[in-house]
Amino acid sequence: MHPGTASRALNPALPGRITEKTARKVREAARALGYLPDPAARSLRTRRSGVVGVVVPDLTNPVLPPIVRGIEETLWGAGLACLLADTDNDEEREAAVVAELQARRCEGIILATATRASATVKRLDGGDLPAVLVTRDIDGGSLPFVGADDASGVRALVQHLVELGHVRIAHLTGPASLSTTITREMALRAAIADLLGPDREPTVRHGASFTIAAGRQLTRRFLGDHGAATAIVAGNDMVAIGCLEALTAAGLRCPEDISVAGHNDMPLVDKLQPPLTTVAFSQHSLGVRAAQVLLGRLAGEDPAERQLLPTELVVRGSTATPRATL
Amino acid sequence: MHPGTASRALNPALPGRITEKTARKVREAARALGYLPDPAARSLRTRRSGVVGVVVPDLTNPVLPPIVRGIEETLWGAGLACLLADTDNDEEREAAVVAELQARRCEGIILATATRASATVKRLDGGDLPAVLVTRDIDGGSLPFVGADDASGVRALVQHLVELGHVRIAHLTGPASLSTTITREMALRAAIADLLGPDREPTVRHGASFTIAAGRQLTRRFLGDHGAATAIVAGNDMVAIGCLEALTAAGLRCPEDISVAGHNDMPLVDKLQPPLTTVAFSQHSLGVRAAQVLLGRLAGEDPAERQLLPTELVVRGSTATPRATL
DNA sequence: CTGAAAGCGCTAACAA
DNA sequence: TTGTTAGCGCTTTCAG
Repeated sequence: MHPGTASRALNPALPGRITEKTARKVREAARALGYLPDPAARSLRTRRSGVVGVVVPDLTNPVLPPIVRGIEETLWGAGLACLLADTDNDEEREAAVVAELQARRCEGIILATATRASATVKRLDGGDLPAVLVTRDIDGGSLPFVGADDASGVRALVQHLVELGHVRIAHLTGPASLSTTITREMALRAAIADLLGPDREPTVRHGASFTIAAGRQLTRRFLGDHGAATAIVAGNDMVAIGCLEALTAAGLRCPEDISVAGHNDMPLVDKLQPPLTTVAFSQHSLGVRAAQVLLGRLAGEDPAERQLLPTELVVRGSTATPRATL
Repeated sequence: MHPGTASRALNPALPGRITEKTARKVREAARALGYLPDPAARSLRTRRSGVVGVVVPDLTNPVLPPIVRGIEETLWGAGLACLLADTDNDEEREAAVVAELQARRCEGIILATATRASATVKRLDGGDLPAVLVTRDIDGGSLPFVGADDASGVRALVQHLVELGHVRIAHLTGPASLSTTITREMALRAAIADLLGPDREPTVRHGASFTIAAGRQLTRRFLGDHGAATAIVAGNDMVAIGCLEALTAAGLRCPEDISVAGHNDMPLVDKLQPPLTTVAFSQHSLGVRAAQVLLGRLAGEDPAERQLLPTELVVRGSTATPRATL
C-alpha cells in the first residue's frame, strides 16, 4: 500500500491530504525503522537540491567568518545547506568552483569573491542560477549586492580627522580591482573635497593586497617619497596594522606624530597599541541579509539591487590632533 | 544508441573501456549542449553523495577558519564538497546538525565540536558514518582524532617559565568539558611536578568558556582571592588577553609584575602590548590532516586513532624573569 | 482518502 | 567496444 501514502504522511506539504491517524502510524513506523528519506531520490524527482553554494576568497580573512556564519544560520534555518568553497583569491579557482557548484545543481549561490571585472561573476549575471554578491561588487552588473555603507563610514572618518585639525590626509589601500577599494577611495576623495576644498586632494596609493605586509610596504614607500601627511586612512585594518608597524620602524609615533585609521573593526584591533580607530559594521548582519536576499530570489521575489547596511565610526587611540599643521 | 556509452565517455573511471574517438565525440557534444550530468540521478544510482559534513562550534573562533580551509582544500581536491554547519557551541544544535547531515547522506563527517561527553559524537562512534574529530576529542571513544600536541607545547612553556625563575604558576583556563582544557591542564601539572617538584602544585581555575571575558573574570577573582603567582598560563590566547586586561585594570604590569602566556598563536597576538608568548601550531595542517584521515577512512583504510601535530613555543614579550620569587 | 504506476537521469550488468 | 535493460527511492499523477 505504502510508497505514495508514506511519502504524503512524512511530508505534510505534499498535495493530497491524509488522515491524521494514518499519518501518525506512518511516522511512528518511520521512526521505529530509523527511516530517512533519500535526498538523492527526492532531488531527482523534485529538481531541488536543497543546497546553496557559498564562495569566499579566503576564509582566513577575519571579515569573512562572521559573514559566513550569518549566511549559514539563515540558510540552514530555511532548510538549505551550505556548500562552502574557498577560492584563495584566485580567479581561475573562482571559475572552477562556480562551475562545480552549478554542476552540483545548487539552487543558488552567494559570492564574496567578486573582483570588479570578474568574468565568472559577469557570466552569472543574467544566467539562471540565482546569485547574490556580498561585500565585493562587480562593475555595472545587475546582480543583487549586499554590503556595508562604506561611503558613509569613510565620510564620518574624514570628518572626524578634519575636526581634529588634519588637512593633509593620505590613503593607503588595496588593489583597485576590488569594489571596496574604489568605494572607499571615492568616498574619501569626495569627503575631502567637500570638507577641505578641492585643492586638498589626498595622496592615494594602492597595494597589491589588503594585508599587513602591503600596508607596511606602502607606508615605507610613502615615507621614503617624502610623502607628507598628518593622517593616514588605511584601506582596511590589516593595511592599518602594517602602517603602524612601518611608522614605528621609521621612528614615528602614532598618534602623536601621525594618525592612522582602518576599516572593518576586526577582532583585537581594539587591543593594539594604540587601539585602532576604524569604521565598523556588523559582518554577521551582512551575511544574514545576503542569505535573506537569496531566499527572496528563490521565492521568486525581485530583490532590491543594492542593499547597504549601516557603518559606524569607532574612534580609538590611533587618531588625535596633529602636532602641527604642515 | 547513447545513454550508457555517453556515461562511459564522460566518466573514464567507469567499467567498460571505450574508443578515444567516440569518447571525444561525446565530450564535444556534451560541451556543445552544455550538458552536465545530474548529480542527484548519479547519486541515486551510485549511493554516493559526493559530500561531507564539516561541523564547527563557532566559525568566529579564530582557530577554526584555517582548519576549515585546510579541510575544504583537501576534500575539494578529492572531488568532495563540504557542507558547513555551525553549532554555536550548543549540544542540541550539534545533535540536530549531525542528524540533518546524516539525512543528507554525507559520505563522512568532520567534527570540531566534540565535548568530552557529547552523546551525539558517542553515537557516531561505532556507527557507520565515517567520522573524524579535529581539535576536540571525546573521552574514551575510538573515533580517529587529529589535534595538536598540546602537551608538548605546554611542557615547553612550563620549562621556559621555570628557566626564567618562575615557581608559582597559575592556570586560568576553559571549561573542563573540553578535551583541550584537560590535555593542557594535565600536561601543565605533570610538567610542574616534574620540573619543580610535587609540592609546587599550580592553582587551576576553570572558566565557563575560552573567551576574553572569561579570562578577565577568572583573573579578577584570582587576584581577589589573594592568589599569588608570578606567572599565569592561560588556557588559550583569548583567556590570556582577558588576563592581560584584568591585570592592567588591577594596576599590575606584564611582564614586569607577572608573566602571562597563551595557547594557539591567534592572529594579531604578536601585535599586542606586550606581544603574547604562546604555544603555536599550524591550524591549516590540522585541517588538511583531518581531511586526509577522513579520505583514508572512505578508502577503507583503518586510520591511526590519534594523530598529534607538532606545536612550537613562541616566546614573546609577555613572559620574563619574575621580579622576586614569592 | 489511499492504492497503483510511471518516471525523474543516471550507471551497472549483461547481451550483442 | 557499444547497445540494451533494469532499477536506485522518491513524488506525483490518476484510479479506485
